[in-house]
Amino acid sequence: MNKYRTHNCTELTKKNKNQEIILSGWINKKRDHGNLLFIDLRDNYGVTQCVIDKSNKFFNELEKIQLESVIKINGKVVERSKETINSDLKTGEIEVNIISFETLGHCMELPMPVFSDQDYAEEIRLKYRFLDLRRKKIHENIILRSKVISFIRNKMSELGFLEFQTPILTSSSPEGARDFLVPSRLNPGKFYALPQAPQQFKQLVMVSGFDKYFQIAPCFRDEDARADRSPGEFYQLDLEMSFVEQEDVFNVVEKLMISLFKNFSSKKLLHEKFPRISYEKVMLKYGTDKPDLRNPLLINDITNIFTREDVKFDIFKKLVKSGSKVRSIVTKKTKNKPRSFFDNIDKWAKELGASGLAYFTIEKDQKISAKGPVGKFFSEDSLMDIMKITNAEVGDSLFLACEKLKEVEKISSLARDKIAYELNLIDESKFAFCWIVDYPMFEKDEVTNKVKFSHNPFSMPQGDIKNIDFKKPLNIKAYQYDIVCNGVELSSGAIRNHIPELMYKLFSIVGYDKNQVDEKFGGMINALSYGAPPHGGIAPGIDRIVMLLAGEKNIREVTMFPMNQNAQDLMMNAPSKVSEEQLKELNLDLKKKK
RNA sequence: GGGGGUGUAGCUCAGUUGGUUAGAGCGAUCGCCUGUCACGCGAUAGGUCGAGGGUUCGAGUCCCUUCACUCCCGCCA
Repeated sequence: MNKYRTHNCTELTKKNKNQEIILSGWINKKRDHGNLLFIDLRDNYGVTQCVIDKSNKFFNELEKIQLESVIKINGKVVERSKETINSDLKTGEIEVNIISFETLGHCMELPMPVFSDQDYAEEIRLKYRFLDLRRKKIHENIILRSKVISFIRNKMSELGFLEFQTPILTSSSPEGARDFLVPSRLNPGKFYALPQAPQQFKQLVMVSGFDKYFQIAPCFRDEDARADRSPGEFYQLDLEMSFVEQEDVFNVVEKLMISLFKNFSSKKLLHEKFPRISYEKVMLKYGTDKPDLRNPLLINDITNIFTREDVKFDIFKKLVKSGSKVRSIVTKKTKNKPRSFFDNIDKWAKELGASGLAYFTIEKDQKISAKGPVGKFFSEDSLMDIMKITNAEVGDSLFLACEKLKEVEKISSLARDKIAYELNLIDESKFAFCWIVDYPMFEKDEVTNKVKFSHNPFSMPQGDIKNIDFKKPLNIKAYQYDIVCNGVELSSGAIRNHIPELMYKLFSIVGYDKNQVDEKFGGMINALSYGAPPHGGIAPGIDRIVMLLAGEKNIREVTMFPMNQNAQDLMMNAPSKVSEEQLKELNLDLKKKK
């Protein structure tokens, strides 16, 4: 028999009545009646109420013991009387009469309460993460994360994928995010980089003939944090498949996501077949490439309306003439909304740095007319056209934004979220997945005006490979795709370019000659030159998936030991200084701070 | 790198127009209490009001600088 416990803290029921048992766990809560003491004993599995009274020689010692100390209790299971049953506890029909106890791990005075639903400052939670993790909500989140990862592993194996590990110490790559660098002792002056993703390795796995690969892969990017982005490291379900087209990848991921989300959440999926939306369309209709499809509002382009003679809205007309676009959002049946509703959204837009949102409501007496501060500028005819383009009806309202393309996309996208939130249009009980497809291969850098890769340089361009018009690179689309759920970008993926000649050609467009490509991606190109299969894949973010399933808005709520916003681990005190000897071994000198 | 928010007891927070000795709940310590499950009752301890400077007869409160945490922008193929 195990010396610490015969049962865990959720197991005992009426069936164990009169048994002598041993429990070990943390003291969750004490209720001291002076001559009678209740102790809620907690472990990973649950809580059991234990009782002791003054007649027991251990009473005084137990009365004084700190909360969150770890103790072992020898006791007898007794059935509770009807009035004292606690239906909130799985073990609420019984309690344990303490015979003796032993302290296994003493707890000092707590810097933060463990038994409490209160929110605490992030700083103290991270410093005492081991205490924070004892708390119910986050404890359950971490267990969920473990179960999700197991489920994914099983499902991927079931689907015929093999799990491999790829190197953690690898080489820095010139594209993408900032690298974490690790100095090499044996090669002075040279550095490893931690992988931003196992991108090149997984392609090499395909070239090596393994057909289907996956990995719960740690990824390292030295970029600034956000609520949904850990600084430093995060995990992807990295996967890659040979001899596939885009739809084959989609099929695998849809199967996985549907079973995963059905299994771990009671929320319903809005679409069982995830909609495919082209990049071009998503930017027009949603203003972003990570649209929240739970939000029914759509954006429409009505720029042309402002070239008409019978529209007198001169501010917009002038802006349109100089290249600005006008985008609108229709809100249904909002004609009775108070003026303040519209003005507040206009004010909100201005606070974000936009020039504001014009608005009017469509009404009908004898004629169709627009009501609102700018309504008078629109003729009946122009309103009919607007209604045609936007599917607006009498009684609906329109918000109008007029900015340069990038800005109008941005503000209309934010306004879409804001207005839906104000009108309570988001159905929180749903998951809405979609694929964003047909990304452009290249884009123009706004600062340098040079053509650059818009996403992954290793993606396969669309169309007949032999007849691609490289003179118009901005027209080339790629087999590049994103999967999005509830406005959260879960991952990017692509069908890869496995043809070295085509790779050189595409790199030449962004200004790399053959030698430079060989130097930067020699390993990759070389491998592709020895018989590479067509292949493609994707890498959904594990942390974000768990966030969605747990209903959390912050990635640290589903990460066991996260770093803070400044990429510091407050518990382990990382990063930290190293000794002179260590620096010397690595051939490093530190610049003296001023 | 830039913008917003926050910072008062171990924890969560209140603190009016600048005005006497900075408060509450939880926690801690001590005492009372045999059926609680957020047990109850009483007492005690606990404060560089994030730090530094300034204005003022007087600063938790006003001004300046700075630090920490957090959210956002940039960044994240």
